[in-house]
Parts: sequence; structure tokens; C-alpha cells
Amino acid sequence: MNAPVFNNRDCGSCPIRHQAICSRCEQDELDYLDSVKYYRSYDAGQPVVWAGDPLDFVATVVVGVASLSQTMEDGRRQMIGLLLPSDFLGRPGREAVSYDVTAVTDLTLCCFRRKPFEGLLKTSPHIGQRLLEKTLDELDAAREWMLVLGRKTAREKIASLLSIIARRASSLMALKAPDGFAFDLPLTREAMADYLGLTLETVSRQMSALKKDGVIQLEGNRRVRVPDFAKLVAETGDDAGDLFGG
Amino acid sequence: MNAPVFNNRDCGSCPIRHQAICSRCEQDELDYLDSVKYYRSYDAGQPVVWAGDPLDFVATVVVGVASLSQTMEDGRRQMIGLLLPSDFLGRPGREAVSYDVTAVTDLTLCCFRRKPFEGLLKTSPHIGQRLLEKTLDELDAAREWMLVLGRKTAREKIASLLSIIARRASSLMALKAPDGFAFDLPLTREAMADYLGLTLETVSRQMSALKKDGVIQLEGNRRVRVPDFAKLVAETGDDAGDLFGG
DNA sequence: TAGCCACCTTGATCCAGGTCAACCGCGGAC
DNA sequence: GTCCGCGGTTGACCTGGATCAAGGTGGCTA
Repeated sequence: MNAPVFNNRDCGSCPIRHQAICSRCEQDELDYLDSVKYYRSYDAGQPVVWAGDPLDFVATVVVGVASLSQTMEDGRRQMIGLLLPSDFLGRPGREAVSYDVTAVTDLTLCCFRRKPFEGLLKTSPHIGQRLLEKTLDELDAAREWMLVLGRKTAREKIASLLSIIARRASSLMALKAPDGFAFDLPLTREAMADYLGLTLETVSRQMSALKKDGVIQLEGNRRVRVPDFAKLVAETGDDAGDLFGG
Repeated sequence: MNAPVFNNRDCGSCPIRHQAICSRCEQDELDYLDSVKYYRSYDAGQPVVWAGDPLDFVATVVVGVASLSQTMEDGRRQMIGLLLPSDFLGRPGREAVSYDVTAVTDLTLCCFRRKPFEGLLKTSPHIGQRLLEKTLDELDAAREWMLVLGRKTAREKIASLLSIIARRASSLMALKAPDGFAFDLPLTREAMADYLGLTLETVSRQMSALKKDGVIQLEGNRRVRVPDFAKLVAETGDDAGDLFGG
């Protein structure tokens, strides 16, 4: 077991990989980490865990998209988070997860068994800090989303979702390109509806309306072209001040 | 500067106080902590910070209630969090705060200057762990709230809010009392509306409806009596499985 | 005692988005 | 090829909650 192996792991920006090449870490720790780290793959549509079930690992998304969602007894469903590559899944210190996790597209996770990971958190402050950082980001995103869910119109909701996915899928340069840019929508209309607190019919209608108004173009159902990103952002109802920001 | 002073600080369950009496901590750290810790008070209705303004401290709520909210340019407002005693405010590693913080009732915060606190996080893993724990709890609560905002009816939203406040204001024993229990509502109808993504008229109507149906009794506008907690929870639309849980 | 103001309630009407239903179009199985 | 089923679109109609408007109530000041 020697050092280089930690550097060519392809984990996206997973916090552990960062940790593995951190010069302040002791070698023992790295060896230990490597021994508990493994990969898991899921097909699109496949469940990762159900709400209430124990989750014996924590993980980061390497490739693909996963959704976190809650379902009421009568079937009403709300997506409460979308995990894109580099996002963290799982809760150290708690065995069960309180929402359903589903692979939206084909998905690969980089996993760590939960118990050893928790031990690591106690002894390695860097990992905890990194994780705290990520959790705070997620909290900010969740709060941002509460404004979308609580106060925005259907059209504004759609525009908000598209602009968020566009930002995460495209480089800053692409967003600013004068002739626009395109991206793939990893979600079905139904999944979009679940995320936005709408019905799929309303999603479909508003997508059509945004198309008719020239805010977006559709190249097939799942590919969106944005001729002018500022125009899309203007439809979100947000302050345009942070147009190219977080 | 001697040790006892750290033990009789009344900070609720503020993570620092816990830290201060933690046997694993070094005395230097405690002295340091004490030197950067101070209290701030706000009158009901007073702003603590506006979105985008720098916040030079992090804090925990000692007494009172604070709200976190976001406002759109046209005035639509969404409350995105409610801080009750022991809750944490502020974001280590970021200067500005992205939402308005307002004192809902008279409020006292236990504050730490941000820079020294960040230094402390680096050197004292216990504080970071404790904070991560709290942040994860807040994230869970935020996600729970997304279901409320996105999918629940007005009546279910009101019932959800009442049951959450009831849980935090009352002991487990009180919740189970066969003759019911009462609690003070720290929010105006307008603040409730902001939290729930409703108008204040709808809040008022649904409060009246719940009263008419015997789910709650009103002892004045701001005091709520719950004759049967299970009946209230049944109105939230949630699975009743965790009736007395988190 | 009156008058004011912040907070709350209630009524009448409107409309965004939900519901129900029909249909389209494409890819995969046979 | 043809069929089928899934994902998407569009239309017609309905309704829950928003909007607009008019009081009510209780605590404070003068």
C-alpha cells in the first residue's frame, strides 16, 4: 500500500480525495481511507435507499444525477434536493436517511462505510471542515429553493430550475457566449414537477410558453438551448445582480 | 481569568458553552473563547442583518425568536427559517449573509467574532463537529419544510406549523397530557403567512376553520390550546408514525 | 373617554394552476 | 412492418387560495 494510489482515484471533487492528497495528512490515515473506499453504480430510475431505511455508507456523486424526495401517504411527492457530481450524500451520526434517494440518470457513487468515516471525522479536522462547508452550501441551496417553492409563479419556477441546471452544467464562459448555449435536461417533466411543486401538465405548458416567447429553444424534449441567458434569468423573478454568481 | 466563569454562562445549549466545560479542552482555548464572546439584544421587530450585509459575528440564540427571510424585488417574502433558543446563526467562512435576519420577539444572541471563531474551528474539532451536527439538523428541517411549501394544502400547512412550534415549546410529557396543553405563538398572522407561502387572510381563515373543527382553541390571538395533539398531527398530512418524534 | 393604530377576521370575487381527458410521437419488442 | 407503452403536449373545465374590501378588537396615548 503506497501513496500514489490516492492521487489517481477519479472521485470528482469528493472531499476525501482532497483529503487524500492533503500534505498535512498522515500516511496511516490515507491507508485507512483507501481500505474503506469503494464504488457503487445504479441504473437510471433505480432506488438508492428508501426513507427510513438504514444507509451504511456516506458517499459523493462521481457521475450522474440523484434525487432526494419525500412522499406523502396519498402519493404527493416533493423532491427536496438534486445531487450532481461532487455532491455529498448521507449523514454521519445518523443511521437512517429521512428521504428517498433515487438515481435519476445512470449513477456512480464513491462510498465510505459510515462507521469508519465517523471515526475519521473525529480525528481529521480537515474532512469535517470540508463537509461542514458542503453542508452549509446545501443549506443555502435548500433555503433558496424555499423561496422558489413558496412564492414563485409556475413560469418563474421553471425558469429558476432551468437556470440552476444551466449554471451547473455549463462553464461561466459558455453562459456568457453571445450566441447562447445548450444543455441536457437530466429530468423528466414529472421529475421537474416534483422538484417545483407543480403538476407535469403545468410544467409542460410553461415550457411551451417559454419556447413560444423565445426564452428557450427545445432540441428534442430533453435538450434545451438558451439563446440569451440574461433573458432566462430575468424570467426567474430573482434580482439580476448575481447573474453569473453561485 | 479562571475556569469557573465558563460554567455559569447562560447560553442555552450553545455549542461553545458545551465546549467550554468539555474536559478535553485546553485552558488556553477557554480563556481565548471567553475574550471573544459577548451578548447582543434586539427588540421585537428589529432587524439583525439585511441580506448581503456583512455579519462580523456568529451566534446562538439565547432567548427569543429570530426569523430568516428572503424578499423578492416586488415585495413577495418567504421566511426560510425560524431560529429558536439554541439555534445557530451565521456562516463561518463567509462574510455576508444571504437572507434577512429579524428579531421576531425580543431577542438575545450569544455572539462570537467571526474571525477568531473560524480560527477556533480549525484548531478545535469538537466545535466543528457540534456545528456540523447542528447544520445537518437545520438541513433536514429545511428539507422537511420544502414538502410543506411544495405540496401541502393551506390547512395542512397551518397544522404543520402549529405542531412544529408546539413540539419545540412543550415537553414530551406535555404533548401527551390527556387534557391537552397550550403554547404561545411567537408569530403574527403575517409572519405565519410568510413562513407558509400563504397570504395572511388565508392563514386567518384556516386558523378559524381549525378552531371551528375543534382541532385547536384560541385563548386570545396568540395563545393556542391543543386539546388533542394527535388530532392536530392528523391534520398535517404527515405519516403519524413519528407522532412524538423529531 | 376618546381616538388611534397594529393586528386580526370575514365576505365577495377572481384567476393560476390543478384535474381530467384526449391525443401525439418515438423507440423497442415481436 | 405493427403494436404497445412511456413520456410529452394540449384542451376544457374546476377550485383553492389570492385579491380586494370592509369591519372588528384591544392596547396605547392624551
